[in-house]
Amino acid sequence: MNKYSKQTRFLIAVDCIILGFDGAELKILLIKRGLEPEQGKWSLMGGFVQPNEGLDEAANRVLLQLTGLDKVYMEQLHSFGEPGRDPIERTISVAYFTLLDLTKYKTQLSQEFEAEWFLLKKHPKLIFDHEQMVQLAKSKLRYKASLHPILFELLADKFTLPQLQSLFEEVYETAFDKRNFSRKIMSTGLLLKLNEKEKESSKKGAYYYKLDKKHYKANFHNILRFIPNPNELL
Amino acid sequence: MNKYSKQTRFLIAVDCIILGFDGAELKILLIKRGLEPEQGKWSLMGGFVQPNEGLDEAANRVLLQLTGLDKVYMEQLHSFGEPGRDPIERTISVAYFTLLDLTKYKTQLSQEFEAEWFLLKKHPKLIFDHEQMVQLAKSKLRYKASLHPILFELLADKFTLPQLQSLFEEVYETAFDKRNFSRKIMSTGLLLKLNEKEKESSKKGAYYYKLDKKHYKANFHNILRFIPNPNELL
DNA sequence: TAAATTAAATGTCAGTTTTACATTTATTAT
DNA sequence: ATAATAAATGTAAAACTGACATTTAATTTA
Repeated sequence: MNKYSKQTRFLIAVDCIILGFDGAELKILLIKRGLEPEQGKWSLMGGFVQPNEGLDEAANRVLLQLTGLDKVYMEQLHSFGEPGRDPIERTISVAYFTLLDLTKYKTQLSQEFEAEWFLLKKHPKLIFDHEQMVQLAKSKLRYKASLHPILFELLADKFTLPQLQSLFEEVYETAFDKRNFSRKIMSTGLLLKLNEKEKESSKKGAYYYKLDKKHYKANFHNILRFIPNPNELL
Repeated sequence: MNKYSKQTRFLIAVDCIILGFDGAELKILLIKRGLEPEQGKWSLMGGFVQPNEGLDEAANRVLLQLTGLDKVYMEQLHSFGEPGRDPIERTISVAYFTLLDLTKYKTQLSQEFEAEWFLLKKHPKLIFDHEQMVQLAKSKLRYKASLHPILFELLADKFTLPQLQSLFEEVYETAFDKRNFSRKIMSTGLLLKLNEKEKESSKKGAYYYKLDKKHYKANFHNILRFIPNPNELL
């Protein structure tokens, strides 16, 4: 069959907003850009989509290249295509975001890229429209986490309630009452208490919990209404 | 500066999921595809992104071409890029969705395209992955409408509570108790009662309301929790 | 012009959820 | 044994939700 011969073709990139939680703070993985323009400036990890490679596939490849990690939580965020966004040549970029548990993966980052974890709240200026992508990722994370249990992707398989609460507090940049937090989170039926305590951070120790996979789906919607006013926080 | 010379370039399209409400039913605007492959089959309205044209801009152009309408509610939905999705040549498509008030715009559809409004619930089979796009648009509409007052984009400037309720019922494919519906919707503070009635559809007549622009922003979050269990419905 | 008809508007009560707030408990260190 | 630390837990008032039936405004018909 004939091609759509009269149309212009464009470069397509994927850019990954890689977020991680180390038990205390939300972090973002950035790389020092290796090519001009803006060489040496900080940037999201990205790459061009290859022939015969889907978008999700490209994003996963890029993430694997940088972190060595496969099968982590990743979802498409938004596509950015303003004509001037990359000064070299017009490129449409599909942004993805990824959630990682930083305590588990003491990931040895690829040396090929100069990558570094930064506090999400206080990261260096980014090239092109990457800052916009990060802001959108933050919004979407809050938005989605108010309705779905995605924040568990940022935690180890077992975690304590204080850890979970810290994570929520980091994401929403606010503080919750721990009595109410615990009651609400337990009322979702998503968590299973383990007979084991985490004793590093306190004398008494806090019980570990894990996601109850059996109830995971049935109670998925229960996390709804978790955050009192998600939109006030955006 | 040099181009990223070794990379492959791709066609980029936008496809629009155009939804409208006529006061009773949710509809979708489809066109009969004019070129091979799949000529004569039903399809979303789309078009290729042009040089020096942003993605949003392209989507607006495509909508304007088909409907003559400008400045309507439109938001980017998702990008689709599976290698085989268009059999002629690999094309990445950025899907957008649009909400229209069909009572206001007795839009004269462009004759250049054979376009027709179908019931969203019962539309013909679509080409390529367009069905997937429509399904995603339906999900997102429900999802978003449970948190944000976007459904007003589907109504005229003034509307009655029964009309508003019908719209919600169409979108969520469910029935609401009108006493509770009215109480909840009024509690958002978003609506302003007008001193005027709609008398077509009943003897008593129903008061018109409009969005209270002053309170629109302040009470934006109040619509939150509007739909009891948005996720059960997805 | 009174009565019937139609759909809109409105109220209540019980059950549940939310919020605000302080004490007790388990463990380790002194 | 006592002190120190952070985890775990309870309660009561207020707000919200869900289920449910009656009243009201206007038109049509007898």
